[in-house]
Amino acid sequence: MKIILPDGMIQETEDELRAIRHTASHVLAQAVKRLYPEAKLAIGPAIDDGFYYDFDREGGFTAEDLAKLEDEMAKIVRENLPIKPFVLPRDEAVALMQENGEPYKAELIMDLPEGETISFYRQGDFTDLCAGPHILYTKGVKAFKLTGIAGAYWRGSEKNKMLTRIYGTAFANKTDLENYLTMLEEAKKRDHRKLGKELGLFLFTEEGPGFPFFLPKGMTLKNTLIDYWRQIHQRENYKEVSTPVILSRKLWETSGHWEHYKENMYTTVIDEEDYAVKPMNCPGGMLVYKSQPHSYRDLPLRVGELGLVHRHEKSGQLHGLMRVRCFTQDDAHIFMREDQIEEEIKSVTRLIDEVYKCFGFDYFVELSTRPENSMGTDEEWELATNGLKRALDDMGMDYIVNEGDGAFYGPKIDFHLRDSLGRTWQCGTIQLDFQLPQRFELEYTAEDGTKKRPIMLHRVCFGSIERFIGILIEHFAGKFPVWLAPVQVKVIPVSEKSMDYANGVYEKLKAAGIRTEIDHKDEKVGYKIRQAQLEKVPYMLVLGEKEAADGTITVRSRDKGDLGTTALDAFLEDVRTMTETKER
RNA sequence: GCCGAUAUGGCUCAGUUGGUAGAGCAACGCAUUCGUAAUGCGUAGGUCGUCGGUUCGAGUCCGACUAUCGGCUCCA
Repeated sequence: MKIILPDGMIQETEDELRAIRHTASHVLAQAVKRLYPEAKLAIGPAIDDGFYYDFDREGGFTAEDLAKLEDEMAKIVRENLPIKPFVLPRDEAVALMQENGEPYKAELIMDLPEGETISFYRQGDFTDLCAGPHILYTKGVKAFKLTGIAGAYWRGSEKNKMLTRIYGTAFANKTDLENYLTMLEEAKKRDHRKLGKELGLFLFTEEGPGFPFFLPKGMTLKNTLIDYWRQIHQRENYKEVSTPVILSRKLWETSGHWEHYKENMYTTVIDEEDYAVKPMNCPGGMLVYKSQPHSYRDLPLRVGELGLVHRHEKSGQLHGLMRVRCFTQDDAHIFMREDQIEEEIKSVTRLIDEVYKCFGFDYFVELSTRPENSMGTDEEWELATNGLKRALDDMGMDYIVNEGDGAFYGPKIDFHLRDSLGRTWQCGTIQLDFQLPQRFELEYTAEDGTKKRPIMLHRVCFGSIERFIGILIEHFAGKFPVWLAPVQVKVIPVSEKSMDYANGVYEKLKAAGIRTEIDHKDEKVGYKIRQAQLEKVPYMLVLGEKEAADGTITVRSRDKGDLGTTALDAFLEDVRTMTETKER
């Protein structure tokens, strides 16, 4: 398909989707201006799965408005307007937008450097400030749909006015659009909040917004993850500690949280002294380190903690298990010498990679550098940032650099995972911290007998166990691999006649450490199998008179159906192997 | 927190223009003893998120609040 650049050049491109969507956003804006001329235009880019356009209009838009707008857009597409770019000097561009009654556009142009020429695209009665590119005719917007309305701050700042954003999507043809909409429907079925309820994993109540309840099956999942976590951390020579959930205000003043993080902390008064519920585990970890002297020989010292933290997240940002007000961080603080930074970062990165690979996750990595208003010296930042960078480069990792997005106390590497709808969530993170060792005056005795300050890094693999479970549920669509499944095997007696035999098998499975349930209900086999399938139990053992007579079992797999009859011991061995190898 | 939407038995949903709530599944009981995704019949269960208002009368209209959903902003 052909696209047209701001200078009027026409190019052939394979990757026309962005241009189609960008044009679709202009078609939307044109439709809005035709139906609701009083609406002011803000911005309207193409995004990963479609496009949006922000408008300022009293009262916003309703669902009915969207239907009307779709009709008007279809009309504009049928009119097949040619799309023409043109450029103006900056001042004339501002004048044009003011004349058109578009204050937001004028503001955007005024922020561009003086002397620059400004490009516009025109289609019929509609002109928009735009850097392009676009397709050549509105008819190219063959398959589109408006998908939603949302509020969005002008220029993304909550200090500014909230505008109304209309989301839509567009594709090169109707089939692609339909496939996309079907995919969205499918993704909704994997939503961890829906599956969490259906599978009896966790619960939210009005009495505790953002505070998850783990039900027995969810707890099994959580404990299984924790067992795995302990196993690999012991192997990597981590020590585990546990620090209190409530600690004195004095500690939070030392750490800086009382000053910088207070609005997110839950506080309380004990014996007329201020206390806070910990939003992070680090200060407690500092006290552990300080509780005894350290030698350079002890470093690197890796101290892990499955710490339950509470943060007062604002009501509008809670999201199932992904964003909660109380969660368990699989935290660790590593104290080390300067010359150990790189190797430690590598080993943590390898560990996180191992964990994500174990579940079959794709992830992407972000390196965030020094923000404004940060603490520490240039030398410290350079040392730390280079350490992170070199570690990633040495390992051949792909990553994007997020300039100025580090924490105020140090640069960081973040690991992001995707949910079923492609939204990304930060999970693992490695953060270097210069502040806390200074604030808490940490030290170790060096080889020459002098006292030195250790470098510290914070790191998490899962990030938050709650969030990680949310991602896991969506990733597997609730069909957990055997080693993770809350119930690994469901025993299904064919009738009451085989109940004794089935009970015997059930007891043997339990004794072998396999998570098992037995369905005693007075129902037919088909019914019980349906239930077990809906519960997504990996294996069902159908036991009737035949099996009782031969002392065998008949196995049905959740994914592969009837696997035939075999010996119980062989099956036990298979399950044990699958659990050990964490087979997916 | 901000913009918009939603809120009916354990779950999923019906409920026309306001006249004191329906279904399926689940639960329970009875019958059935059954071979790979739902056996039949019956019983019980809600005052319609909360509070307030309009009205002779509200699940149905209005307001506030709470929670949830989609975004924004922020974050593990």
